[in-house]
Amino acid sequence: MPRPPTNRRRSFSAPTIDDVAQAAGVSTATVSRALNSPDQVVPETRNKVMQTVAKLGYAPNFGARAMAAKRTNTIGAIIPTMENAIFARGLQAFQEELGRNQFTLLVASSSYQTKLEDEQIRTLLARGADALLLIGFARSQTAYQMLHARQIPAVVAWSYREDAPVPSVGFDNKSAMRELTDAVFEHGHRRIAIISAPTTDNDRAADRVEAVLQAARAGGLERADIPIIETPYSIDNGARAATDLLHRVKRPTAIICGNDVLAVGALKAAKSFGIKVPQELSITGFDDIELAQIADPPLTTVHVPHREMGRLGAKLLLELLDGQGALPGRELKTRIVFRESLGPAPK
Amino acid sequence: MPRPPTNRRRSFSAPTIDDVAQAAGVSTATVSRALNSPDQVVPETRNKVMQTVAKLGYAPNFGARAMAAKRTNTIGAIIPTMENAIFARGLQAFQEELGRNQFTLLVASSSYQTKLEDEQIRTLLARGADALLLIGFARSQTAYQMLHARQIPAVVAWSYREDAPVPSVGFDNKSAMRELTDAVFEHGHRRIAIISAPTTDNDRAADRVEAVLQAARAGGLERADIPIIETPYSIDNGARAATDLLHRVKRPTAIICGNDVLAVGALKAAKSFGIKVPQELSITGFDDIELAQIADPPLTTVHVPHREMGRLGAKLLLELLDGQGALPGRELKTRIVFRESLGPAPK
DNA sequence: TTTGACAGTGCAAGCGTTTACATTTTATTT
DNA sequence: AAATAAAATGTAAACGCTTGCACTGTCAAA
Repeated sequence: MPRPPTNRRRSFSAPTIDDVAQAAGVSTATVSRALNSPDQVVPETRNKVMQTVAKLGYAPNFGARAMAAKRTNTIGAIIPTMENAIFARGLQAFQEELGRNQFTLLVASSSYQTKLEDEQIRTLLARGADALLLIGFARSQTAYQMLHARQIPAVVAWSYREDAPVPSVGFDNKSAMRELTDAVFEHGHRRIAIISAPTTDNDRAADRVEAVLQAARAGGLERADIPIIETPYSIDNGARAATDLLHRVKRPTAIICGNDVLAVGALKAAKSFGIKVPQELSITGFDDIELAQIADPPLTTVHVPHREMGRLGAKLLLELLDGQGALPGRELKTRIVFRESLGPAPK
Repeated sequence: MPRPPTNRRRSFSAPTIDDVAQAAGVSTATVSRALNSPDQVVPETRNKVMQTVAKLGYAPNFGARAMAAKRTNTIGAIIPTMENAIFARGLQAFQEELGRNQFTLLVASSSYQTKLEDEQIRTLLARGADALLLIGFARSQTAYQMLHARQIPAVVAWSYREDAPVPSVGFDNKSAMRELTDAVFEHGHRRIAIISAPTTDNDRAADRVEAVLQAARAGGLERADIPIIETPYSIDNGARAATDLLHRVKRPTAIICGNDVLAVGALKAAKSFGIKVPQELSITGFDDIELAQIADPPLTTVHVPHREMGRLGAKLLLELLDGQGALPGRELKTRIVFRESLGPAPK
């Protein structure tokens, strides 16, 4: 029992370019052109096509388009986790800038695992990402090779280095943290401790810890004098780490935290032991997220322009895709925000 | 100058299934099977293929696969915004559950705009999403029609209704807020005000406001007695709205906020005017995000199990894809968390 | 009128997979 | 050893789109 081969009603599937072409009485090529390069098509035809498109609710199948055109106007981003407000914020700005340029964002998260990131890169490329946004420089050799071999434009955000394998947009975590530590020293603190996010596969965290140690050495302290606790990003972990530190025999007078979330946890712990901040203990953060202002007392921290970074990352990537050769990237300025959590060292 | 047509080196593009087949000395069909249904292939061959795949760093082109197989193991989610911690959190859990089942997540954000959401739905479907996670019930007729016409499984999260057009996993915003409002009344408050997120296209926000008004009526108040300010989600907006309310002639003794972020803003405003919370003013939130515990004083709020919701949403969707007919969805329980921001009404 | 030049449109190849169906190989039974 | 069944593999046709090339018609210049 033969059926007409064309125009068969594939029940329940999206309308195709054929459906549109047929309904509009033109060829698929014309439909495609009306959509992708409107000025190659005479207005009358174009309108007819557009109306049909609207009527049928047609949207080009992405996979098919990617295969035929070899580009997707899609940019992939791999962030460690969505739950960290700083990434969420930067990514939102990133996405907005892409949107303004008719690009779409594809997000994956790596949970701070190098191995997972390799896989995500492959996945995003297989999905047709034209370019990639990555966080920080710490990643496998394979990853860099892959990007290089396939000539995929990539930009690193949240870290900046002049001599980097890929252009970067970010700030110098080291100098920012050194400056903050100097300020802590100027307040007379000599017993300091560090609470940091895990530093493996996280160059931002590592740089910050390193900077504190360097500044401390300049201030005459030994590396061994400074307790360091590494713990994953969360208020409770910050509180636990601080609890540990505050029960040691030589209690620190200042705790320098790798980010605001850990710092807020430390604040919470101090409060629970009745230790007054900043009179008896100073605490600093990093990032300047909203939490930092709300904390009691408000946090002294390093302000990072996350939104700006996302926006610039997008711009840089789009420029790279436009073939504008080797752009160096862009360094952003951070600044210390002094609030009440940092005070003079107690006698 | 003729070149061999096969095995030509398309410079800089990802390895294809042909490359793998050739290198492994088998047909593309075998490679495909080794990857997708390993037990249809004899172990020896399978290993050979797998090794080649690893060596070449091959990942199947997603678009091509979607086109040929008509399913993608991809689920799309459209959330209002990533910047809202509650969605970020729920989505993370959603993603984790999908990952456990070899599914991938595709995220889009609608910025609370119905029109944009329609477009995003089309985009996600064009990109091959097998099913969709949506937030709340408020959306265009078109959207529902589209889902229905194409038989796309969808689940609504963050709201629950028995008689919904699609299964939902969430909680009853109205009864939760009514309960909270009752508690406020029991503390003796009679001059209350509302700060809410914009209620257009946001049934959660609308339900919460409605619930306050209902509870207030039950307590003998007129609708007109209760000032309502709608303002977008941000601490500063919450502060501004509270500032406005606190300068009115009949200053409220309790401000009920649609979410924790607005409530924290209100808290901030009160503090800046030297108004003591809860002695002179009570403030409540909704969601119970971390901010609520950190706030000073800590917020009385409604605890919502965001992670649980994300996880269940994923489960429900996967069940639907498995063809398990009309599942009703799942209602989650919320509970009020009493903290210090709610106190007895001042004389 | 003829001739180009050119704008608008159509034809059909190819993008990288999956999967019926066909074919070959292997194992089992006689 | 032959016959048969079952398992493994190969062949080739879709899937829905873009785009080089070919074609048709229009208009201006010769």
